[in-house]
Amino acid sequence: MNISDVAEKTGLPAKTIRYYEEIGLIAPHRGQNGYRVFADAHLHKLAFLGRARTLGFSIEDCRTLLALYEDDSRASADVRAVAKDHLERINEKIAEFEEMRATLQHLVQSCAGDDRPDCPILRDLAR
Amino acid sequence: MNISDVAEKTGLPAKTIRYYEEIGLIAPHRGQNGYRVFADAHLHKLAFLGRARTLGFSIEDCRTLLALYEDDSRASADVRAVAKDHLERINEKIAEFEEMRATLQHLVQSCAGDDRPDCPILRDLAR
DNA sequence: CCTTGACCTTACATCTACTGGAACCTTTAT
DNA sequence: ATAAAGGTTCCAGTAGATGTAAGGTCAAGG
Repeated sequence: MNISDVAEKTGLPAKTIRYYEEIGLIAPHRGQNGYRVFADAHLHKLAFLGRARTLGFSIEDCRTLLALYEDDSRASADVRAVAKDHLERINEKIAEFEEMRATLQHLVQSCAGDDRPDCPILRDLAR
Repeated sequence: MNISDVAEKTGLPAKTIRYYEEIGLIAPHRGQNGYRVFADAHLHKLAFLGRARTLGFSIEDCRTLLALYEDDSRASADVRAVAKDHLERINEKIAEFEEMRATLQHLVQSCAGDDRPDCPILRDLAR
């Protein structure tokens, strides 16, 4: 399978697939023309990576998860720990964003949004 | 005022203040020794920037907001538009993160987290 | 006067996770 | 034979800083 087939099947851009090879997440073979040749195993890995990235895992987390995925004698506790840490970071981010949202909503609401210069948003920023 | 005083007063790292100068957000004077010399106006601008960044505005948004802040004949509608756009982006991000959170919470809950290899998290990623 | 340490300067590298583009090679279809 | 469609590598750029190295400056103490 060539890269564009893999791109289509996994939903990942070819560029991203090349990048994942560059950073050592996958290691497709090469044909004698120099083209990458992908087997089903690579396809599965890439789908795995795509899904993990969708869930917001960092590339380093993905690397760890992939290693655990391939290790038949893994402990599910290790996987769970990675996911739990990540979940916590997500929760922190949501909390941050919600604070921003609350403030911004308030400010946007209180601003007349007309052609006059007076603006509660700028007043808040300059406070 | 030297940069470390400003850093302390604004809560911004000195490095960040230099960076903001580099990208043209502020333009402190220089003493004959080459040191940056900050006036109160710079301090206010930096505080403004710090606050705007805390609310998640991009640097480019900050540039726009700062320009509006300094423009006495601004229309509050312009400020409001920037804030509203940003609010919308925040809402989108929260939605994304909440989707991740829901999935991750479910997966973390359903994983035993023991020393056995069986793991619903990996099964989901590999699905 | 000299040294020490704190503070300042610039310049360059690094980080995350790609993405865009140029220059060039290979395959496939006409 | 040629042109389009695919593949390749390599380099640069994105956002928003942050780390580090090499060096200039300043105030205090001996």
